[in-house]
Amino acid sequence: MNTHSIVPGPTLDRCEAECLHPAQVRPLIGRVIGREEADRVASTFALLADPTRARILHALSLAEELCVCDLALLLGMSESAASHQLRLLRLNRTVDRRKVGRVVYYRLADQHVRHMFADGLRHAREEGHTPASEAS
Amino acid sequence: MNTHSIVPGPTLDRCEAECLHPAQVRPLIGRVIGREEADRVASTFALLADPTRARILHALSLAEELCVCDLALLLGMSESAASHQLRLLRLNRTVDRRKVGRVVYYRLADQHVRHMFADGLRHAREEGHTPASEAS
DNA sequence: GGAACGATTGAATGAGTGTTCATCTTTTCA
DNA sequence: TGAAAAGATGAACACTCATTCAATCGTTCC
Repeated sequence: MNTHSIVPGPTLDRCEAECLHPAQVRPLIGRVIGREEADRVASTFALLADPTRARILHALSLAEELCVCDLALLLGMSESAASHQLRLLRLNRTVDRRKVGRVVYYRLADQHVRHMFADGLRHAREEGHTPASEAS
Repeated sequence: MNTHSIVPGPTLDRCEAECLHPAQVRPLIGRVIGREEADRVASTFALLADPTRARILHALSLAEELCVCDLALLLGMSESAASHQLRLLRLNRTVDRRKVGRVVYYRLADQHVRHMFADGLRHAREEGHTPASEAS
């Protein structure tokens, strides 16, 4: 079967009929995460997959609490851009905010994300990480 | 200082002059990850921030080794789309491939990514995860 | 040799998104 | 009361990127 087709979902029948290795694939049917769960996982990682948000989260993991003004100055970005990203992080319950007068202080709300970010940073630092050039 | 400005990099002078809380910000200058490193971290997470790649990586973490044909059937996607994503993962040294005749077998190459993916999956499963609705 | 097949690749399309600019809200202070 | 500041927000723009479609490469089998 070449290139593209209708691409229906996997069934045991289709597996037996079309798989190159039915014995390998059969036990996997129904065990691989579905599209909805994959969307949630991807959204989780997408929060960390932007350089600006990564720097914001790193700064907040170092400082415990920062206002938008100081955060923007520290990262060398506009307050507008910072506010937009902080809003996104806030809607995903990754940061919390505390208003004092006209100043708004942000802090990390999610220890899970803190942990995941630390993992990603360690990973990025360990490898030589040369995204280009062939391997095989 | 309102909204947007030239947004130069942070310096001790600018911190003292313009920060709302210089004492908070001063010790952070130079400690927050820079733009290049943030790019690398973001790229690392971006690999996992796509539902299709997430499902591919999950399938490979369950199966140890799969050919493109079976993988596409198992995930209900076209072989072309699978091949495109596998190429991206390969260039980032996340998967390895092994050619046998005209069949190409892919497997996870990076235990780090396997670990990070497991974390993200756990995170996405634990929380109620309602990305919408206000908090504050 | 030629047909069938697994896999790859390039161009094109469409959706998603990060930043900028302008505007607006809220609070503070003179 | 009015101006200035901190922050938020919406529209617009540019850019990235995942998928599709079509074509191609390399291998196997008749």
